[in-house]
Amino acid sequence: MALDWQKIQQKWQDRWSKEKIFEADPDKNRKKFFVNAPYPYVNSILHIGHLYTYMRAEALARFRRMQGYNVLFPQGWHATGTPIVSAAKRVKDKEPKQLKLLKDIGIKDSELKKFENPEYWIEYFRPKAVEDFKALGMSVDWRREFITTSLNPHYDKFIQWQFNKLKRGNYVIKGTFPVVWDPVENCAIGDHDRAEGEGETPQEFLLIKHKLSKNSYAVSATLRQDTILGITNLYVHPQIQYAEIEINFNAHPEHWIISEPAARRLEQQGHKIKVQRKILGKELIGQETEEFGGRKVLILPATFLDPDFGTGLVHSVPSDSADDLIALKDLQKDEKKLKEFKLNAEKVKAIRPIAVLKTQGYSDIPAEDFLRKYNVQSQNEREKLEKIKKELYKLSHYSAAFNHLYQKAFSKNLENVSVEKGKEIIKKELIQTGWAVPYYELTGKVVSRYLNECIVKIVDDQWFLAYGNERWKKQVHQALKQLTLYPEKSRTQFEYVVDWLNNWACTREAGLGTRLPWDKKWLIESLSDSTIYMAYYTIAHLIKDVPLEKISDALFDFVFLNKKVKPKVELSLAKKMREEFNYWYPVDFRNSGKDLIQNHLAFFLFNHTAIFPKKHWPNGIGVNGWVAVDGEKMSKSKGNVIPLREMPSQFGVDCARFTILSGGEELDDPNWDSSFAIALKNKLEQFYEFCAANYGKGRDNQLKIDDWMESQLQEIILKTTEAMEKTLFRSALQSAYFELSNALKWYARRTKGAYHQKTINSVIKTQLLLLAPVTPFIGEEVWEQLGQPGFISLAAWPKANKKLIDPKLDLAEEMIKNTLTDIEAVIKLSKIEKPAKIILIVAPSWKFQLVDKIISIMQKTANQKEIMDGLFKEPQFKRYGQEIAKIVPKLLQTKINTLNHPKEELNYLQEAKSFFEQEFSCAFEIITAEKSDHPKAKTAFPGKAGVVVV
RNA sequence: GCGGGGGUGGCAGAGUGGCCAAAUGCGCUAGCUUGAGGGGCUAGUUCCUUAGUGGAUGCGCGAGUUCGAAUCUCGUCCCCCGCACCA
Repeated sequence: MALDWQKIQQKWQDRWSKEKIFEADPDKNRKKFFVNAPYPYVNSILHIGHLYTYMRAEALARFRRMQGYNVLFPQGWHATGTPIVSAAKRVKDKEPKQLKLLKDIGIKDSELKKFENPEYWIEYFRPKAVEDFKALGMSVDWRREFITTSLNPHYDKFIQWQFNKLKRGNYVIKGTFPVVWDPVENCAIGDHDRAEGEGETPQEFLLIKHKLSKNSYAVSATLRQDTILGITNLYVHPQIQYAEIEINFNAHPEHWIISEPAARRLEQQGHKIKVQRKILGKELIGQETEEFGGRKVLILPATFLDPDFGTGLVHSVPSDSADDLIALKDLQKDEKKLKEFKLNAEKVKAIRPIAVLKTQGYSDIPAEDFLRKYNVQSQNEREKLEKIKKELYKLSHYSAAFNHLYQKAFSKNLENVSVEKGKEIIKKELIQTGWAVPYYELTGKVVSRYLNECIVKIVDDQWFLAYGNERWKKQVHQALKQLTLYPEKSRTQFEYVVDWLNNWACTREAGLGTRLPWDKKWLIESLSDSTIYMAYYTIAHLIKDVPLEKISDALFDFVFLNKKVKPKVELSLAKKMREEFNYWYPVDFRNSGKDLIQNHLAFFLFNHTAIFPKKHWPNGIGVNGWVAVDGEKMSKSKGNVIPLREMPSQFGVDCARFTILSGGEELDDPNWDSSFAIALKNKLEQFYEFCAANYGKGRDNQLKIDDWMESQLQEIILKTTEAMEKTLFRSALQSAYFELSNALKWYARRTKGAYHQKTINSVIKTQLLLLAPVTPFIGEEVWEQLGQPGFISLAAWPKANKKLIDPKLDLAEEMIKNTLTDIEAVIKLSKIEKPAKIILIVAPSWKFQLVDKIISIMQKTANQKEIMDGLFKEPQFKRYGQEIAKIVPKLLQTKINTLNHPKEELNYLQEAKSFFEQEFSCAFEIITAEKSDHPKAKTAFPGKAGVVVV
């Protein structure tokens, strides 16, 4: 009889919700446990990737609940940011790709128009997500559900309170920031708004000034300010139009010569400039400039320059740039060119590279080494030169140090300091002394989805969360120290991220969200409005009905910070909120994907330390990998993204929950295995039938095999519980389901289905309970059928009775299994098809003593020779030298279990006699070797009876 | 490039110095089950050889430490996550 899963799923969902068993209220008499996972962004329906993260929270929530904790597991939804807004715009523009995306998830043509409104997306997808969560049996307290952004004014107020707090603590600061910008649409362009150039970012260059005359400079752009003392000359393109511009620095106008596109970019990056005149590159050639440090160098011609890159003008460092070196060599050889540009040939030919860096394993002029290594003959061998450029950059950056020229050039002596460290110092000083100006360029071409080419724009009134603040970092390290990570091995990454994080631009101009309370033009960015909202869950159901005008910062101060202020709401309600918060906080387990360590989870810690006192800092964070489907990475293009809606009908909820959790553990990417899910369905149905057929039935007399089953059961309880505690759900399922099922299978075979009633009841109940956090539906259904009171969801987690664990019973069963295979082998060997009688001969007692002795020595050493020596110290064994030489290697190689005494071994075999008789349908006799004169008696070995077939 | 996590059989994954040809599950093969097409049970599933025993190879690749390495060290290749305003 197949199970009607749909019916069972619906039935228990309804009962849970009717009885409100997952609605959690403060209860001073019980320990609390607060579980949650980041709210998903509601721009589409939920899929299998979400399932894993939420299932980890859900399984732990149910486990803790069964352990007697008062568990709070709330869920909210995220709408902050731009994706929904831009997707809605795309619907309005009738973009085919976007329309298809919506149609693919079952939205009818007639409904499409509604999706032109961003709010409709939320209206539509939020209830869908709730439905899915409920269908999948998530034990969520739905009274506390909410959505973010100004669409939820109550939450809006909360976020504003948070930012006011941060501002007052100086955690929010103002600054400038480079963004990728669409100059036509006048807006920032994130990755999802690009037609071309995903992943390209603004890169910081330094503009280096080369003095032509008082107040007039030729300007180059560089990433390698470390080699500034090695400049030997400048290059300009003779045919390029350059511009002389006037640029203002704090009312000090300067004249710069740069390419025209570069001039435009400077303007976009917030500099005030005026173009004075245009100059052809040719006109500059032959002039001299004064460099940082006072040297004078020549301006020379080169044709490899690109006006669109940098300033269209470069300085040359032939010691550490192969391009520069080969260009110089080419020119020095080119008499025609020297003449054409009326250059002083002697002076040009006298230019030599200036060594500046000491590079491990290379000469003073590494560029020379590389030209030789790759056998570069001219500057036209672009491929080789590009390769050298990359290699050399890496080499200098990580394994070079500055030479003696850097002793006094800067305020610090940089001689022998590594380039990696010195580069920053040099940058700072060049900027301070006015020799350099920071400048941004995109790492590659970016085209917005409005088909405009993007630029770098410097936003100058951007608000930042000061994650770069050392004091703040220190606090977070402290918070990190006092929390548990699941798994602990993610700790290094957390520690690293906290140090690495820098100030985070936390506001933006477009999208959905909460307005910055003191600067209403800005919206709070999506990652920044989601850092301490777990606190909001504790009061979400209470604050929902409070009139907006009564909600003030004072209320939140009162509730969350215990401040002695007077909130506008009734005191009793405010106190109730405060009680909720103080009861549930801190967060005990927050679970999320490993990709969020670097931002969300780190922000979560940062903000908690900024807002709340230490006692409310998080207790635990869980991290997990990314779901793959049937061995393949999940992606829209592969079409292997399974929506959660399909789970209940296609696989059954319990199977889906089980399958996803057994897909993997820790930071590995879990694998969703569809064939596993399908196979599991049958197994669970079989389990269901087994329970119904066997519970409450069976014999009363207790046998050794029953003890064995009990012993196994207790061990499995211990193992499962331990794994659950560590959120190792895969391991937990492995022992609670597969290991226990296999033990049960053996038990069934050994007893021929005649179970001991007490034992089988205990096995069935325990397995149901151990699996209940993962398979609650079948759990409830069987629980009810067995006549158990209440919900299994609220039943007590099994406790192992350690007294029932007896390792000897394991050994005994091991022996029975060995004997079974031996008998089969011997029957096959003997060619007797239907044996009349089988004799089992238990080894003589001296062999037991011998094996005992060997095992005791093996505990101290695994060395064969030492074991032998140890044995021969005792004369009683010495006479068995030959035997021992055979046994020891066997014991070392194969696991031979023994019981302590031949009498015990005999007893176990005696008790299994009827089992053997039934297995082989023939008579059995079991005797000790001492009483037998059969030649096989000699081969009998502890743990392995001699077998004779008649 | 940087930081973190990984690379084990047809597949998913256990195993972190000897009991390892390697748990468990999936898949596959055979036998049984008087029962119909995703059912159950039992056995097998690297190669060579045998009636069982046995032998060889083997845990990304290369080297090393050790009596002994999937496990420790070094080098090297590959995969996943993140590297920022994007949820």
